[in-house]
Amino acid sequence: MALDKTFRPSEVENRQYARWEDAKAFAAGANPNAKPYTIAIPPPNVTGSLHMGHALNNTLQDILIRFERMRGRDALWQPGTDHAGIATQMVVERQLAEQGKTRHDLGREKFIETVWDWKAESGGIITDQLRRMGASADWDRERFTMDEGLSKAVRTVFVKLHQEGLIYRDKRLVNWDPKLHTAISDLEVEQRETNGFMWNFKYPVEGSENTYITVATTRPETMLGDTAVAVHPSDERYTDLVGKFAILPLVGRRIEIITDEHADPEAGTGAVKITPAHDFNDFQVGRRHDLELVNIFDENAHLNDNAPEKYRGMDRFAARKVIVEDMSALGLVVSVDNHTLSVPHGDRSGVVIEPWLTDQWYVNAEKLAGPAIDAVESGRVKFVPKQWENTYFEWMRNIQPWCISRQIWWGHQIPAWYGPDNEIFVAMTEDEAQVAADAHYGEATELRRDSDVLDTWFSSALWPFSTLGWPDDTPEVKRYYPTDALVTGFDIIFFWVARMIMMGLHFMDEVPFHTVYIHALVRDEAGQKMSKSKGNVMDPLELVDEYGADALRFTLAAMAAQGRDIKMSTNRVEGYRNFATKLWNAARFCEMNDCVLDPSFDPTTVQSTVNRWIAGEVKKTATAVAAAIDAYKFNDAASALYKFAWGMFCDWHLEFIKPVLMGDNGAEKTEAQATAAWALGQILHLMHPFMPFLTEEIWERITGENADMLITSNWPELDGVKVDDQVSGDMAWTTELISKIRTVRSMLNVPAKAEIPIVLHGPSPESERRINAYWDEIKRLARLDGDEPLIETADTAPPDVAKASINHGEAEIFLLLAESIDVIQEKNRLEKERNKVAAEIAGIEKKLANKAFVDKAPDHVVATQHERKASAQATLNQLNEALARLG
RNA sequence: GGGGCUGUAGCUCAGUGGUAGAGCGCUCGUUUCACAUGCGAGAGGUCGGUGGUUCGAAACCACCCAGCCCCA
Repeated sequence: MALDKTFRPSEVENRQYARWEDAKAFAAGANPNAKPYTIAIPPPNVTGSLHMGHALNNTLQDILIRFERMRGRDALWQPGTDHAGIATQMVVERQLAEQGKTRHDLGREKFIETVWDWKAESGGIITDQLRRMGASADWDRERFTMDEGLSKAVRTVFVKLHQEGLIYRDKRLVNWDPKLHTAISDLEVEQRETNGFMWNFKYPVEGSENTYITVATTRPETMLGDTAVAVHPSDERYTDLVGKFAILPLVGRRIEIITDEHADPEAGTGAVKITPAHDFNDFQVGRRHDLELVNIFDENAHLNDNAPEKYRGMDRFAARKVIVEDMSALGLVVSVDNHTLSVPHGDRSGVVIEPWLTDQWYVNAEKLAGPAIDAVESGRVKFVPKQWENTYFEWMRNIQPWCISRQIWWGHQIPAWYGPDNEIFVAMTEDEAQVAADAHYGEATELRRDSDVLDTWFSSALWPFSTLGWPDDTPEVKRYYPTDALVTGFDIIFFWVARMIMMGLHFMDEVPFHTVYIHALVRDEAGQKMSKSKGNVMDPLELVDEYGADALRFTLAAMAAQGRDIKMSTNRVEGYRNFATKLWNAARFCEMNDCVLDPSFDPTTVQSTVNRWIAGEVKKTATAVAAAIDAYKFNDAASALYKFAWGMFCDWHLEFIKPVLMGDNGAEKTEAQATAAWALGQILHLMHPFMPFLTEEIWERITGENADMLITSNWPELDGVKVDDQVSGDMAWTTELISKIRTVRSMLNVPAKAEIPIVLHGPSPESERRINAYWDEIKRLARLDGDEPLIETADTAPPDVAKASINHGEAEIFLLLAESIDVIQEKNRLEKERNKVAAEIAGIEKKLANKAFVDKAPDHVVATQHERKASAQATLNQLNEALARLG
């Protein structure tokens, strides 16, 4: 079956993926004696669709998994999705809204059914998209955070942490989303820089005519909830007012003027209004001074009955306008200044978040953080690159209580029940709670279940063990926990990585993974974060359609240098698509020349230098690629592969063996064919984690449909292959000579097809051996003339005007041109060369003249400089002679 | 305000103390029997600036300039 001229990914990808799946090639556990290698996928949202970040994240995981699978590990890539509580609920509510309905029209039970229906129909699109990227995850083990098993894990963890006092209920200010009507965690709040105003209001002081205290605020509407004015204890301007009361305008409430460190004497007037029920800082002040908490908002952030009648029912922003007008009418507005401030927004809803006083469930994160900090400090969990450990420590050492309850319906409903007196019963099941309650009250008592659900990240935190079947005592938990690597972006170190480490340590007594590889963020060509609103998103699947999944994967790997963001550009993808084509054509060339893979081929027994050379280079590349992947340096691995496959195998090895393949020396030809086939096979192995589709396709074509697939074959073991110095030296000498001749031809405008004779002047015996040994190859690739190389003698000395001079080591090589060379061009070329070499010599001489260098630098460094100088000097002499000949 | 990252060829980026690199783009040549998604060649860099450490700095340290990110 002859190969087409170009590789067509679209015709290959689906077919090869189906072969892998049919063969259960992704399934873990095939070899019970193999050491496991496990990666738990960062579960994408069930509502999600593949973006560049996913493409990068999963490409890197797949490279690791395919590599370790080939190295003989029992590879488990545990896939799945999370239920994305708020996001998913919003999607389904939007669909209901199109029919003019709300979730309340359906009721909780029916709504949740609708969500499941939605999931069955549209959820998990992303897992199909991951398949298109070539992801070799063990799909038969796919999990969803709302699965029965994972839900059981969630309940178990909740109940246990509650028993241990690490989950508790508290009334605190939370980040309230007035649109979604739920609390959200600190991490789900985005601070957005906003242009606003700073209003200065004056509050009259009780009992003294015409005495006011001026406070500044960016949120005038909250004044209705003020219960104090604070000044700094050391602020002498206010000493006489401290302890007195201000009369809150518009409301009439007496509020005390107190001292508190929170008031900043440098800011504004130094006096600050205190609204303990609507500001996180003020809440703390309120606690210190036992201030009244006046909640003025309802769940929509509309003013409630605690506000004066006039303002009740108003939206917070409408109220702001009216209050400023009213204060102004009273003559109490001192000034209004432009002011930029950070305003908290909900990351899902986009509306301004309101600090609001509610009862919520909290995790004592500080307690869990201790061992998790220790795990990273002690190196049991390593971040790559290491600098991210600082980010982790920074957050973990300042960790706040984690608000885990959400006032939505889609998610794990909190396993807590309330008695008539609000006594709390936390249990795995309603029955257990009932038993506990009945015992508590001494009689059958009706309970009501907490209607809240848990933060999605609460279930994601259990992912590395809940997906393996915990809390049941499954063989998978024993075998695959702890997992090996976690691959993710820095943006969820707090959300997810830290919480997995905390939960893993607490419930499994072991870290969930030994390495956290933090990869780059993918940006657009201009370095901007991709976002729908900017319209600069690149759809990875469009790139797959256009260039193939392999090209996209290779691009992402090649650009995944540690510690740097990826600026994605289609140029690069196109370049690596060309690389895929190049490999394809190399395979095509091998096929056309009957280079048939021989399973018994032994690379250590090949005779010819060219073949010994390529075997050694294969070994070097295999070692370099494995070392790079082991160090998570995907770009180094990609670049080693690229350079070897294109720059050595295609550019030189295949070119060198062409005369042999086309000749009729049976033994030489057979060896060349077998070596080329073997080297190609090795390249396919080394390349497979990066370009799985292309390599598997070629492999199938050269080994036959029934042979073992590449995906499950072994990573090259090349211990016996030696890298021979003489072989390397010969090849370097030869390839450099060819390049030099090509350069001179090009610069002197020698027609590409013209075959030119050369003469060697003054070669050493070594150079003479080399030119003879590789004459056929050199002649072909440099387009030279003559059955054998000529060594200059008195008879063969060419006239000066007809030869271009090439320095190659100790030898000078003359390129003989038909009549006369372009003397001007040749002089220019030689002079340029001479200047370069002269500058190099000057630099080296300066170094060697420096006594400190000669005394203190290591001997081998000094010796190298002497060698460099000698060789450069010889070249310079040759150049000078050549120039002198030209007059 | 605290912390972090980045600055190397026109562009995108490698490069952890000893001869500045790649891909793309550009220029020139080239449709020869694997590949024009190719082949060959070339031009292009005072490695952001200043100072320091060192025999030696693109690399290490300090400060400055410019850009980006996270946290408060």
